Amino acid sequence: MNLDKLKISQVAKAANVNVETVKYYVKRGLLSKPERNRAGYRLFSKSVIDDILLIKKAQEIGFTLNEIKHLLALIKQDDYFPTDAMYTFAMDKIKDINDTISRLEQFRSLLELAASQASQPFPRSKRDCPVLNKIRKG
Amino acid sequence: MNLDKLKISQVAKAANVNVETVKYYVKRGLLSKPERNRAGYRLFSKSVIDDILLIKKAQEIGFTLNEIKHLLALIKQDDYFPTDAMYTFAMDKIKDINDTISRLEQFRSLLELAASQASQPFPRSKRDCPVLNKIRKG
DNA sequence: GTAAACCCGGTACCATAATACCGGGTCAAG
DNA sequence: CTTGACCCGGTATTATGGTACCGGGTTTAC
Repeated sequence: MNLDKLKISQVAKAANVNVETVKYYVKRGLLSKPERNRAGYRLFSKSVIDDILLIKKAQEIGFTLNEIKHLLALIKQDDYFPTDAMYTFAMDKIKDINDTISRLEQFRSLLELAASQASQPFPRSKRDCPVLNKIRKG
Repeated sequence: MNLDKLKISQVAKAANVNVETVKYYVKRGLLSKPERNRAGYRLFSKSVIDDILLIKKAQEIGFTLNEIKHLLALIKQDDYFPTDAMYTFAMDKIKDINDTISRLEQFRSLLELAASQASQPFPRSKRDCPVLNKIRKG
């Protein structure tokens, strides 16, 4: 009886999330409402698996579910008509990503300093700790 | 009556956070418990301002309050004795940061592609959208 | 034909990171 | 000596992103 459609647990398993999470994404509007069979069971098309994987990927890099909803909405227009909205959205997000990368690189260099200090034999006063001083000044 | 000590609202204002947030950070153990005057008012030393700014900075780049608590605890030992714990912590965090940067760069290139597509005059089918295909494959 | 495994919608709960609100105490200015 | 700005601790509420549990219906396998 599988006309190329998946029940919720099959989707969940394939995308490595909980059944509840799939329900939740539908409720939040990230995934569109699935068909139902006679018994009321949700029947998803296979593509939702990729959608969920995309959600997870985007989440990892700091997008909120609302942003991802926006992203998916743009992506899933029936035809791919690149719009100003798409361009603006992409540009905004690129800027955000660049800012985040800068902050991460900055912090990483502080941690690298900390790590290199950690291999020095002589303890020193906090006041002389270059890591601390740099962190404090940003 | 200001013996170099700040009341909570002065701290909050200087660090650009709410009074409640300062209380909250103390409760969470990120900031140490301040002295009290006769009336029970909290009296903070000026250095908490920098501590709060550090918290905010670390938060921006994705550290949780618990991680920041850990970080601050290491930083604020009475003397700066770099320990294995410090080294391990720093190394772990550097690895996390590198992973995050990679993911961000990956996603950024997808967005760049999206943006460049958005400047093309001819609409095309979703199936031909390189952005979509790349996002989907990760 | 019945038991296990699945599905339903709904509600409740969890952690994180705050923010809001409360009645009541304190303090400094006029 | 009162008014307003501040402070106290405590509780409640918010938003986000889920997870857990519920009674009851369905489907599958033996």
